[in-house]
Amino acid sequence: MSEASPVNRLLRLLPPQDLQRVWSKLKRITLVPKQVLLEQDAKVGNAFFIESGTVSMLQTMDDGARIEVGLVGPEGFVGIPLLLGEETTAVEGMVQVEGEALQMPAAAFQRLLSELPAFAKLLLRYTGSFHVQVAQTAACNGRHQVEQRLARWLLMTHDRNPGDRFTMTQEFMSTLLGIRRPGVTVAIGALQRAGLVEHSRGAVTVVDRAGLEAASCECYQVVKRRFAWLDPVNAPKS
Amino acid sequence: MSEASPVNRLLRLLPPQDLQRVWSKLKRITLVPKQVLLEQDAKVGNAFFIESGTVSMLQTMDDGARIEVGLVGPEGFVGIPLLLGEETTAVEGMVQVEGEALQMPAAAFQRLLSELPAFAKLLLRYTGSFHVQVAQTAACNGRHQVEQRLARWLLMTHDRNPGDRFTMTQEFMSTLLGIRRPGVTVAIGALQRAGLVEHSRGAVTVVDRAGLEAASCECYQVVKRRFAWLDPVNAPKS
DNA sequence: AGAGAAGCGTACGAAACCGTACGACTTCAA
DNA sequence: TTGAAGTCGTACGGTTTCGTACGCTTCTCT
Repeated sequence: MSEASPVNRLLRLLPPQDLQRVWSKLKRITLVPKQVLLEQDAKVGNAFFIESGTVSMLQTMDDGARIEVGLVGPEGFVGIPLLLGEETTAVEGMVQVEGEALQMPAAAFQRLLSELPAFAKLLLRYTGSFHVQVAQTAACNGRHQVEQRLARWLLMTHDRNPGDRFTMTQEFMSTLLGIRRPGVTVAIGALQRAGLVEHSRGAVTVVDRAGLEAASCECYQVVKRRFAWLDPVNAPKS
Repeated sequence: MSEASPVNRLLRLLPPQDLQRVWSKLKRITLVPKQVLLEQDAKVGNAFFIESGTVSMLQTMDDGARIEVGLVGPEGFVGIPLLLGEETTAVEGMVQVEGEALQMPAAAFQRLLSELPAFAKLLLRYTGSFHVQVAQTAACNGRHQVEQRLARWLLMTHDRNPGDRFTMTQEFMSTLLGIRRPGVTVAIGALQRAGLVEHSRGAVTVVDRAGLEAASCECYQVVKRRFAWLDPVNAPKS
């Protein structure tokens, strides 16, 4: 890993000299589905800049129920608690779609934050956008229906991953959305009948992206706009 | 306002010399219920350190529906977007319970942030705790029932305000919880029958705080623990 | 090839919550 | 004093979602 050529949007937005310093502390790792990057109520040992794939930020309830409160892909990083000066995290970070990440130990991360103002500023801005995503999810969970929320979730995943087909069981999706598994069957069936997606055992394929956007709630667009400053200029998906 | 003697927890945790510098830029204002401190999608002109009363952070949907995603009282401040380097806010800040705040113009706020590391560090840590509150609300809205959520909300309000009686219509509470107004009537009626609260026209009174905690979901405790570092040592309520 | 596990489709009653409407009571201003 | 507006209790049918169960298909392992 001698040459600094990240895919991650945050790293790409760093001034070149800063990137070199950051790069020297990064180690490339593979992200395997269901792998836990951030363990709930545990010390945060590393920050992760996502290169490909996606990571779900989850809240776990006392009864063991889980629900996704945010989603991180190559536009962002996992490790906000480190940035904000918290030792432990209340939110779990679990790999949702396989990929790669660049990992940095907490100590190096915090040192670089204090030495490179542009680095800190960038990550803080991302934190602001992510915060909006979580807030919108709170509102969405309270007011919108399963089918809309599923459509939104598929779009968010589609934005962060190449291709249109995602390996993913209904059981897994139901956990992230905080609903019953048969609820996913019904909702995804409705989307398929409308010609927006296709699904088979253990996978979903986005067929009609524009239609999916129409079927989702406004929450998708609201959050997307908040992340627009991170978009590659010449790579609007779809 | 010559002597620096704030009630606000964040300001009280500042080193004395920093507090003096911060204090000189603060102006005391009155908070009137329904007053908007942060307008959605508008520039953030000021930061507000709450001295008394509470402010609700709200998300507004396209159909005009609103729902609360976070709550700020004398333990915190309003203006996280300024801290994170965002120009506009996606979340509205509206006064929920009357009180006072110390207001600081955005420019002064940002200058002090860069000049006083302890100030910035403190506010970042608060941001982390608040972020957990929003994430927990997202999970709570997705999985918990109205009665539990109402109990939780009453407890959060109780924590942040003196006394046990809060002037507040059911209509207003229904907006914050994102439910129908009659839904509040029913839920609050159940809590009253259980002897946990009493309510009359335009007001609710907390009667049995411990009982209310038992009736609320775990979300209350989870968030409270995250804010424990801000608590006055000798003032645990009830 | 066969057995077991995983994943999915479907069904059914129950519960939660919605949208809406209406009447009663209180408060407030004319 | 009287009307109007605000607030609350209650009711009703309808919708969404739940919890659960069952059976089918596909995959995996031996």
